[in-house]
Amino acid sequence: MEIYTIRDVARKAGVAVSTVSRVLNGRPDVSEETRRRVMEVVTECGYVQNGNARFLKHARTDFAAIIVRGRRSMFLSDVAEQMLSCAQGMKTPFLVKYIDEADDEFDTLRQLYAEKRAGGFILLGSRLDERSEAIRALGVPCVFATVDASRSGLGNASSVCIDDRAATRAMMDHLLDNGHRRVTIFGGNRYGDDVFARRYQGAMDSLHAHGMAFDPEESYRCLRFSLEGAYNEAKRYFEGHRDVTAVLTMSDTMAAGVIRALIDLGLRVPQDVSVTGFDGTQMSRFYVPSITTISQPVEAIARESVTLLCDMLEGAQPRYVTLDYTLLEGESVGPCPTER
Amino acid sequence: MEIYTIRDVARKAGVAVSTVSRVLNGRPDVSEETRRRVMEVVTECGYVQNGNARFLKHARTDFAAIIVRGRRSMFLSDVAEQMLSCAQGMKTPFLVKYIDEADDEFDTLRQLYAEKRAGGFILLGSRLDERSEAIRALGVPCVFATVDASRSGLGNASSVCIDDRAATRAMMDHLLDNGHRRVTIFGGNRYGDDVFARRYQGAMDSLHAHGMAFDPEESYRCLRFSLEGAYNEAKRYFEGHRDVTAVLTMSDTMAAGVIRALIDLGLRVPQDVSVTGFDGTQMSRFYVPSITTISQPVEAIARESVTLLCDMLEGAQPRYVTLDYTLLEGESVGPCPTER
DNA sequence: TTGAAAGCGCTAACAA
DNA sequence: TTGTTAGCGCTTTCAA
Repeated sequence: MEIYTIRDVARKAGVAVSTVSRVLNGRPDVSEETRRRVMEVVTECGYVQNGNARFLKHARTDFAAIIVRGRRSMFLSDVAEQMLSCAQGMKTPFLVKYIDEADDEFDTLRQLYAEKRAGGFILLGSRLDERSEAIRALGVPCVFATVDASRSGLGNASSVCIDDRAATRAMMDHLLDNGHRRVTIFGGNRYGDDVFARRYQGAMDSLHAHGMAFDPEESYRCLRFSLEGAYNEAKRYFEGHRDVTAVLTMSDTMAAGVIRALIDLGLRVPQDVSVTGFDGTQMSRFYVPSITTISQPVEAIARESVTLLCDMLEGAQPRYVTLDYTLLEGESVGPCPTER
Repeated sequence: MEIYTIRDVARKAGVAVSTVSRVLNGRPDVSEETRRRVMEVVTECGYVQNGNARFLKHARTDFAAIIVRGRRSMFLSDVAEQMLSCAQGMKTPFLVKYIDEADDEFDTLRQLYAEKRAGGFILLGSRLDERSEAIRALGVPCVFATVDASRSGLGNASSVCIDDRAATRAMMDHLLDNGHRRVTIFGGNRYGDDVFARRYQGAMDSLHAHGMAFDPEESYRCLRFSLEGAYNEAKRYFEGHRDVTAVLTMSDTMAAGVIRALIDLGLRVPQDVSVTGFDGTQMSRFYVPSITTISQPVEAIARESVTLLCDMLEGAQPRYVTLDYTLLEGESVGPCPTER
């Protein structure tokens, strides 16, 4: 099959290239007759515009990119997918870039900005730390999804998220209400200002409100967001901590890994140990036992993020949106066993 | 932050743009001194080439695209990821395009071919039917991964896969060896020439070899590749078929959905019903019960596919590679219960 | 070893 | 309403 250029189409239709360009871009200043003739040739040849040439001209501010950090996260890819379908209706084209959890999303952003001239970004699964300053330097509109950027001081960054701290507090309350007193937390970084730190804070809020002490150095495990990571860590941990009766984790994936580890150690969930997740992924509903989790409003997060970015591309000031979460009860939490 | 062009770099380094281009593309005909000076300016400015301009020149045959059909498939995204890391070492740049299971991968291919001038394709999770003829018309080198294209008659398509038919036969043998006689199959399309049809054939091979009849219209369910799909179908099915003691499914995801449905119906896995998966995803190892499955050699599939495509881009004839699989035993299969 | 200059396919002034 | 033409940033001959 031949590849046709706009010139070929112009020649075949007996018009100038600019006319073809106008037709293809839906400009109003073309006669119906000419438009019809051009479109006829276009469909006949199966002509498609060369995107490289197009965007070379356009240069920046033309399209937006969604950067998803955490290829393996069911939750994040669900949100990204939803964003894409919200973006269908907008005039700004969106593209998604999946990167590894170990990669630096700000490098990726800079790269996309320079290489593809993306005019705006949605960051999914990103963190806020000294490296996010890169965004300030670039001055390009960004939306942090699932992270709160209201205290970042970045002039060009909006955010959409749930109140991670309150949600985790509610989850810890739930465990304590079930009588658990020896609880451990499986999550990520507990310093700084990312979701994990906030969730950690929320758990602390609950524990302190219940007058309970918690030795972070002792009981808090740092884990990657992988089934294996959580599994291995949990297995090692529980070999030495048989008195713990509940585990609060910071993702459904981690919860699954922890549950599997407990079962392999001969412990029952939730009869011996209760486990909670976070995110409300599909998997949390289908796991055995189903996982008590915080359900994040995927569709709303996606819609808000896209809208916010599009508004900013048209000059709006950054905004910080907080959405509602739901504590979804599953089979993985039960009352504290009186003895083991 | 400024965006620099190659001209800016050239000016700052006191050389011509062509020299900068040569340095950036690692050409040998540049003096060490000049190369160093240019690279200094490049790092200093944080200069990145404009991809659009680059590929505008290059036109086709320059880079390759991986089209993954089935966004939600853990297995396919694992393979795609592996392909990407194999491709790191090659001189051909690769890009990945994820599309929905409902989308047409050949439309996507045509689009990428025309719009981005991709010079070769790897198709993951694709089918072989009348629409794959589009590939013949385009004449662009393609590799089908996880599907056997040896009988497609396409002159420009290689393939890398396991023997799906033999694998499924082995799996069915495994169930029958465990004494099961009332088995049902949960999978996709059983006609045509795609993986599901082949797996279906393999199951039939086993049943026939054991002298067992199987009424396809009665017992075979068509399902989407989603947890919910499998769950709903299994729930409906088992409400009317309490005598079935084993389910052979065509993906780990489906197996999980089926298991959850059985448990919700008050049946135990594997004591009452045995269930098998396919693919050997990470999840199959961490599910409760862990899932007996066919483990596909992800890394080898990825490596072979990339190599094959690169060879074809240099003019090699298509080849058809079959790799080894492993039957991975889990907890989801047990002996046939004598009574229920 | 380096530089000057001609496009790649498209868009968008500007002219007609 | 349409056509002519000058670039967008880069690669790549061809000359020097």
